[in-house]
Amino acid sequence: MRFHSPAIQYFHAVRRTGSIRAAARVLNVASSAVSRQILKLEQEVGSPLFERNARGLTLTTVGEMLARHVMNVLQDLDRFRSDVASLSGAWHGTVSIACIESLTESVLPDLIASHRGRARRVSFTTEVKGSSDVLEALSRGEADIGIAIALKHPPDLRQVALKRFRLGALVAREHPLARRKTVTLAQCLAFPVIHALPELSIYHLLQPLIAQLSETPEPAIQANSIDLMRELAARGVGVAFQTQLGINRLSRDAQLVFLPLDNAGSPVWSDLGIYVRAERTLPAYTESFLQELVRELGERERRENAAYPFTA
Amino acid sequence: MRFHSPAIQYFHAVRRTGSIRAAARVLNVASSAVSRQILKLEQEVGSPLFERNARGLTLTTVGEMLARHVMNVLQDLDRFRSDVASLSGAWHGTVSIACIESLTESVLPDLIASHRGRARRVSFTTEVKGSSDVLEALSRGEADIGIAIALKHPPDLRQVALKRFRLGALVAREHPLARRKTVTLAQCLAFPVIHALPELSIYHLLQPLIAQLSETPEPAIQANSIDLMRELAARGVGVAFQTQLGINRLSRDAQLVFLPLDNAGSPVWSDLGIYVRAERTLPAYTESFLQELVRELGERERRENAAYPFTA
DNA sequence: ACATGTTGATGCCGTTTCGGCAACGGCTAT
DNA sequence: ATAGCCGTTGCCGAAACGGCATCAACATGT
Repeated sequence: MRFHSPAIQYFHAVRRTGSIRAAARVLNVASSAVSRQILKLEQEVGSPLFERNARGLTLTTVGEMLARHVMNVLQDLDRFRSDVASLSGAWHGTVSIACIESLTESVLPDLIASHRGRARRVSFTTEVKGSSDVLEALSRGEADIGIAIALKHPPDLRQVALKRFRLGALVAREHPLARRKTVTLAQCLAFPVIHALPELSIYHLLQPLIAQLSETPEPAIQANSIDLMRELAARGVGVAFQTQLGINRLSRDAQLVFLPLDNAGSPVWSDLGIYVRAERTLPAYTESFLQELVRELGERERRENAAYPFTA
Repeated sequence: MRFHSPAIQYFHAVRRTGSIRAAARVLNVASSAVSRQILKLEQEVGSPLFERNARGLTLTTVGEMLARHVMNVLQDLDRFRSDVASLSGAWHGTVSIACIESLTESVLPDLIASHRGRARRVSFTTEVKGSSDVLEALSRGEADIGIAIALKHPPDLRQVALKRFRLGALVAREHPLARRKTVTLAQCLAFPVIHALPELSIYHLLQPLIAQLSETPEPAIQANSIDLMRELAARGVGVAFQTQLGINRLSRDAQLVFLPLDNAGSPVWSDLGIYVRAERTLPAYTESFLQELVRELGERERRENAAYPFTA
């Protein structure tokens, strides 16, 4: 089922690999063939698509425009293929997800497992990245669904849903704060704190608030792994911060205590966005999973905000 | 700039013309070439795309799926082309509009004229149809922008905006009703009425209400042309019904009087929708006109509802 | 019933396009 | 300087494409 001009596919491969010869290797064709197709494309468009650097190729402005078109074409071709396949009852394909770390602990594995239980022929590819990298991967067509902290998203992405979760402090059961119902940031800062590094979005959520308090905090630990921070907190090393999403209630509830965070009398929210390339119609199996994802995250949002209501 | 496989273009032409030989004529190629490309496509998809009738070809289910994909590809190619062109300062292209008759009297000509004043290189194609035909033409990719009475629209269309206009009675200056500020349907039915035929959407708006009143109306005239109905009303033949959109205030206000219609104490609304194919990104010049259209219709909605406020 | 016109499909053949191989010049890093 | 990678180009065989003439199937008009 390859009814698109080879030029399209070659261009796509060159864009991804950043090199004609590398693209040729991926495509199992001679590099000369790829080179010629690119030259032909440039001639037809009437403008160079790549800048030839010594080390490879970089897209020009026109090249980026074509890349957008080619991505639309190839992604829609995927959808068409899946539509035809689902017509004959075969529901199979691969859902590609890019998301931030908070999801890996329970949300995503639960969802994927349950979805695979129902649709065994649907496979998954998941890649954990920072929030901005998630959006970038989505823009580049390297993922179908993206889950990230809701920043300003580029116009070529569509925010399917926006769920807000309450940020909280994570302490060990024996920690002095563990008996409280809620904590303030100031209370936490009186103890050793496990800070997120700037690569994590929690850093950008909390840093402004911490700066406001302008207290000299206890000597703290910094980390860039949600998982590591959680484990450190469980061992009583200090106070970590995250949403409850990252905590598996089954196993770790015994060791860890989650305390919703208050700051200046109001909760600290972490907004989670679900994103999709805007200029695209998803294959049926992807759309189906996406809806389950939105529903599940909505459910968790509801449950957690019910468990820790904000009393004004 | 033809970097898509000929099969795509041939398929598209065959779908539109409904015949291989007709498509070949349009494409300036031999019919055998078209026939072969279609056969090749069917072999690659693994399923027939057309049903061969004696009189031509009809799409199968799979064919319709491919048609959707091909339409997405070709429309996005258009957008890419216009993006590249606008990069070198040249803003040109054709905006294709399908709309119902009410717009032709002043809204559309005003807008097009003013737009052409600013962007001389943008041309327009407009086709007047019934509401459901407008949506159908849009679905088939025969128009870029559709304006129609807001019915239930198919999922492959996106409702860009929804504006409601008050339905009113149109009578000549000398008509006994002409001095009133508003009229009720019952009052109108006491006089000769110019009815819309079922092909016009006004029919479907008013018929249920008229049926409720269940009075035997005066012998009436029926017509399927908004324009004709308006002219008849101007000549005192009877009462016509339409939104004020269809009345050019400059020339005809002298002859015609517009009386907002009340029924059972509430206004009768005519909902106008602006539609676009959902799976599509519009070229810049089309998007620009679309936004002007939405703004202008919103402006008219505001003005008219201010001129004839509903007093509950 | 017959002739006529139209439909899509097919065999044949010249032309165009495509892809593989080898070689070239430009560049970088060692 | 050497080695390694890069993209491009000339040459040539293979594959794809398009045009022409022809065929069978069907609809239409007489």
